[in-house]
Amino acid sequence: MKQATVWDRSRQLARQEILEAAVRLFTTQGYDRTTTSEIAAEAGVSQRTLFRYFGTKEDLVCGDQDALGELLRTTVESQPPEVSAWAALRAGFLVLATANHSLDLTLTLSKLIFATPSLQASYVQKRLRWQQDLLPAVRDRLGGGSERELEARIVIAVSFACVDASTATWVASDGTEDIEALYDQAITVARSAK
Amino acid sequence: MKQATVWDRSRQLARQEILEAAVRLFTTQGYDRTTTSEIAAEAGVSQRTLFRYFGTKEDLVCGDQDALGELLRTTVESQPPEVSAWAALRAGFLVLATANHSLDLTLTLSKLIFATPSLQASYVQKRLRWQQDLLPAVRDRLGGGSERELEARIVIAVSFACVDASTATWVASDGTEDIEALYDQAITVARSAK
DNA sequence: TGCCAGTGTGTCAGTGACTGCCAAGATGGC
DNA sequence: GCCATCTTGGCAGTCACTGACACACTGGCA
Repeated sequence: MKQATVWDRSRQLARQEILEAAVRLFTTQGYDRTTTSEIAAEAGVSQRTLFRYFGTKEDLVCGDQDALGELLRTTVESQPPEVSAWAALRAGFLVLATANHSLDLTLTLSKLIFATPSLQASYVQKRLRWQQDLLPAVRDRLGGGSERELEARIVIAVSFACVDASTATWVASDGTEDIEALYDQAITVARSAK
Repeated sequence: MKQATVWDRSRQLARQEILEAAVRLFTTQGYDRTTTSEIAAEAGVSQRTLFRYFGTKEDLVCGDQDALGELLRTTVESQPPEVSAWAALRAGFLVLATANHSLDLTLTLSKLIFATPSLQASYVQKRLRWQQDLLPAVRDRLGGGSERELEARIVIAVSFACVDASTATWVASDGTEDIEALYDQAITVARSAK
């Protein structure tokens, strides 16, 4: 199954180049003040090609999120059965944090998302989908029955809230704090708060 | 301070007419397959006027949410001091449920939002803002210190998750079930799940 | 009654994201 | 070298949305 890869390589290269140009312009000019044709020109491709690689302007920032959601779900599902729902989710989040290509790029993109309302919307929407996709696995881990559906929703929502809180703190600290510790701290608060 | 109200009345009327036309077209054709100029024509105004009343196409569906968020916040803040954070939030949500103009319209719009991804995004985003606005009040009710900020975030997130779950169930039941009971059920699950 | 300021509306042109279509060039298998 | 396949660029068009301008209407004041 060895692929010819001349096309594949150039595709990969073009994609990379477009992405870099986009991030460069976004960080210097801001997301809203950067047009897609500008990015295309900077990357040396036509606007049409840009939209073939990234279906949406938002995808230039949030596009990789889809793959991350998939990674999260499979990680949670592949935890051994004796692992609790809480622990399974924690494991999934940790894999995400370490799987992120470069912490530096992650920090840059996170700042961009936090600073741009329209990006926040698409980011939150993608995360909502993650939560939906996690429902079956978490429900099964809680005991299975459809009565556990509500409980599963809550467990997932709380876990994500902890990710949010710790991520926000992490970004605010410019990436100096330890995300894992922050998450555990948030979970501790959540499970004792009542 | 009696207002002249000839303008006000015609403004109110135009707004109402645009809104009704929009809902009519959205429910019959779907949100994405309805253009703003179509709505304007149906309402008998120019497209420009439509955008003066509703800054965004999404606002035609989610526009009133802003006022609701304000109502939620003031309700929570005005609860007596001895009321717990959980109870204060519950009180706020109840006011929202009953304050909704018409349950019928609410049900229609909710279905529209649930069925349209782009609407979900703006809906969720607005609700995120509500959560932020609620932070100070809830934190104070939990004891005040900045250490309570994380806890406040969690309490709010869990409460909203319960609203989500109960609303989803309510919409799925076509509005026949009692939202208040559903919410209490969700909260019970949330506070015992751990 | 006539004038004037404030406000609402329509028209028009324009921007920016995004899509369908088609022609041209590059690539790889034969 | 030939042909199917893939990729790209250009172009026209749609749709959401905005700024600018002119016109009309309302209410207050002289």
